[in-house]
Amino acid sequence: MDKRTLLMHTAKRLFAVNGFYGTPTARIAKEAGVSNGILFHYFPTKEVLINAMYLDLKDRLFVYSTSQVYKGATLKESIYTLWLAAVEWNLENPDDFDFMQQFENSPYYSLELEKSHGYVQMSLELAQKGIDEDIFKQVPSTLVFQTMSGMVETAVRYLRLFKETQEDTEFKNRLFEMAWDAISKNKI
Amino acid sequence: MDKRTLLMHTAKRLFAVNGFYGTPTARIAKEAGVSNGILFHYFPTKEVLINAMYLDLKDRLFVYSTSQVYKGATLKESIYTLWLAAVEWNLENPDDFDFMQQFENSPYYSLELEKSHGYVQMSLELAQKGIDEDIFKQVPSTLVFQTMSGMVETAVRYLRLFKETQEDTEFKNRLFEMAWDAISKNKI
Amino acid sequence: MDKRTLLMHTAKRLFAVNGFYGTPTARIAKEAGVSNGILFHYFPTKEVLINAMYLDLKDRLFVYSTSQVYKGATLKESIYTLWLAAVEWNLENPDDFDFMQQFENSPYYSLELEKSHGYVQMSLELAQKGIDEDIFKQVPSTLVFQTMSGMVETAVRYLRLFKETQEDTEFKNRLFEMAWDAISKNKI
Amino acid sequence: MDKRTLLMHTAKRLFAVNGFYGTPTARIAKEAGVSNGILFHYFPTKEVLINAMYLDLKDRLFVYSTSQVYKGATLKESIYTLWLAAVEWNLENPDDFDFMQQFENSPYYSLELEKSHGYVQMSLELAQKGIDEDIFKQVPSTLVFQTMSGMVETAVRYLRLFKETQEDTEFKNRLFEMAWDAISKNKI
DNA sequence: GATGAATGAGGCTTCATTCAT
DNA sequence: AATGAATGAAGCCTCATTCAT
Repeated sequence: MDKRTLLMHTAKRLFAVNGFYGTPTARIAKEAGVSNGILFHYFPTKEVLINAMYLDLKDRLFVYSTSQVYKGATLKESIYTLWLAAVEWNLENPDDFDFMQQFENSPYYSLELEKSHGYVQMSLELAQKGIDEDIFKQVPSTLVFQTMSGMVETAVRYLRLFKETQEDTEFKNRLFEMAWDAISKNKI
Repeated sequence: MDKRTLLMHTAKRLFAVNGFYGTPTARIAKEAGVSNGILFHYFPTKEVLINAMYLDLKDRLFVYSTSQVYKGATLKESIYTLWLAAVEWNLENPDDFDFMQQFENSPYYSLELEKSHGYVQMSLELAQKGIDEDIFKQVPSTLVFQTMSGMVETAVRYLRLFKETQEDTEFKNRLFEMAWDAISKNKI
Repeated sequence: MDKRTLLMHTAKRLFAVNGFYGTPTARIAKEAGVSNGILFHYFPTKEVLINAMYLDLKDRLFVYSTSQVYKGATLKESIYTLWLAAVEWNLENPDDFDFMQQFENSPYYSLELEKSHGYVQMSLELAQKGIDEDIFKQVPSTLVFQTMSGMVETAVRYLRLFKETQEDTEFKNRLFEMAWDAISKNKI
Repeated sequence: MDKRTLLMHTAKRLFAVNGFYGTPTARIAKEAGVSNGILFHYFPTKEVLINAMYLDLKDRLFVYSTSQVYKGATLKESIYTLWLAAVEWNLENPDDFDFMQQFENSPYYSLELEKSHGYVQMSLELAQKGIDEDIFKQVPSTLVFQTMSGMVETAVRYLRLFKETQEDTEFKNRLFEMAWDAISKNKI
C-alpha cells in the first residue's frame, strides 16, 4: 500500500477514536510507520488531509451503494437497496461513519464540498423520479434526499447501540419501512 | 448578567462559529469582557464548561417544549406540539443548534450524559404510550424517540437552508407529516 | 528588570552573534530565564520582537546623540558632536550595531519604518540648514543625511577592525574630517 | 544555460526578494525547473551555494570595473571610472546588490573570504598610490578603500530611491565629488 | 547526472491551566 | 471574587539534506 493511502487509513482510524483535534499529525505518521514530514508531502495541511479523506469516503460509499442496485429494479427496490447498502457499509466501517459524522458537524464542513458529488446528483434524480411518479410526497427532491440521509443515520446509530439487532433482517426491514413511510405517499 | 452566565453565552456564540477546538478559553474570556483567569474559577476545565453548556441547553429546550403542550391534547397533537416547539426553538437559536450538533458528534459526548435527563424520560414515555395504543409502529420506544429526534434535525437543517420556507406553516405541516408517517402505523 | 526588557536584551545579544534566523525564540526565552510562552505574550510574533527592538535602539541612539549637542554650537560642532556620539555609542554597543546592520539589510526592513522617527526629522533639518547657509554642497538634504549615516558606519567598522585606533582621538578627528569633506563645500 | 548556472541565477533572484532564510532550497530548484535533489549535487550545502554566489558576483564586478579603466588614465580618472562602473553595475543588477548587502551583513560573512580577492588587492594598491603621491589624505589605505566602498553603496541606495536621478550624469558627478572629497586632500 | 519521495530535527506559535497579587 | 502575567507541553508545519531508482 502506498504511503498516501496508508496515511489515510491510519488517520481515519485515529480520527474515529480521538477526533481530529485529538489526533496529532505526528501520531498519524508514527502509527503509519512513516516519517513525520512525508505527511505534508502528500497533504499540504492537516485540513487538506481531512477533506481528502471525507471526499474519498463519500466516493467509496457511492461506488459501493450504486453497484448493488440492479437494472430493472422498481423504485422502491432501488431505494431499499441503496438504503441497505449504506446502512451496512456504515456498520462495517464504524470508523468511517464516526469520522463522517464528526466532519459534517464541524466548522470544516460546507455543503459546497459535495454538491458536485456524483452521489448527490444520482440521489436527487431518484428522488425526483419518485415525486414525478406520484410515489413520493409532493415535496422538493432535496428534502426527500435529506430525509433519507437522516434515516440512514438514525438506523445506523440504533443498530450500533443494540448490536443484537444487527443480524435481524426482519428488524432492518422495519427500519426501512419507517424511512419509506416518511417519504412516500400513504396508500389510502 | 452574572459572569458565569456571561461566559456561557459568549462561549456558545464562539463555539457555534469556530467550533470548540477553534475557540481558546482566552478568547471567550476576552469577548465576555472578563479576565482570563476567572473562567477557571467557574469552570475548572474547558470540558466542564462545554458539558455544562450542553446540559443547560437541553434543559432550556425541554422546559420550553413541554410548556407548549396543553393538557388534554391527543397523542398526535402532543407530538406535533413538541416537534414544532423543538424545530422553532432551534431555528431561533441557531448557535445553540450548531453547538449541540457539534457536541453530540464529538468524542466528548456519551449517551450516559443524558439518559437521566427529564426530557428523555418524558419522550420515551410518550413513545411507549403511542406504541401501546397501537398508533405507532411496533418497535422499541427508543427507536421512536431517536427517529423523532432525527426528523427534528432534518427539518431544522432544511428550513435553515431554504429560509423562505421558514414562515410557511403549510410547509412545516408537511414536514411534520413525514416525521409522523415514519413512526405511526399506516392507516390502511 | 521586567521580563519584556529582559527578553529584548537577551534577544539582542543572541541576534548579534547568531543572526535572527539563527536564534530560536525558545533559546531567547531560555537564556532570559523565562518561560517559552511569555515571549509571545509581549511580542505576538518573532517579527514584532525584531521590529520593536530596532525601533527601541533607534530611539536610544537618538536620545543619546542629541543630548550631547549643546545650545549655541556652530553647525560643524553640532554635526561633529552627533557624529562622534553615534560612533562611540555603536562602539560601546557592538551587539546593537550588528543587530541594526543586519536588520537594515534584511527583507524585514523598509524605509517606511523610520521615516516618522524623530531622529530622521532632526537630521534632515540640520542638513537643510547647512545647505541653506551654503556650508554644505548644493545637494538634497536626504543625500547629506544618507552620506553622514554611511560615514558613521564606515568609521565604526574601521575602528572595530583596528581596535588600537579606538582610543586615538586624533585619528577619530581625521575620520570625521573625511565625512565632513564629503558633505561640505570645499573652501577654495 | 547549464543547471549549475541556472540554479545560481534563480537563487539570486529569490534571495534578493525573500532573503536567504526566506528562500528554501526546494523553491530554488522548483523555480529553476530542475529537481529538488540536483541542487545538492552541485552545491553540497546551501551555505556553499551562497558563498559561491557571492564570490562569483565579486568576480564579475571586478572584471567589469577594471575592464573600464584605460591605460594612461590619471589617478582621479581611474578612481572615477571604477566608482562609476561599480555604481552602474549595481544599478543594473539590483538583485545582486541586495544579495551582497544582505550577505555582507549576515553571520555567514567574514572578511577572510575576500582578503585574497584580486579586486581588494588592486583597490588597496590604488589607494596606496594616492596616499604616496600626496593626493589622498594621510590615512591607511584600507580606510581609503572602505570609505570608497561605503560611498559606492550610499550612491547606489540613493539613486535607487530617486529613480529620476539615475540618468542624470551631472548629478552622478556630484555624487562622485562627495566621495572624492572624502578621501582626497583638500586643495587649499 | 537527474529525479522526487522520504527523513526527522527543530522552529514558531498556541493554549489550557496555574498562580501571585 | 478577580485579574492577567506566567508556565510549559504540545501541535503544525518547514526545510536542509539523503537516498532509492
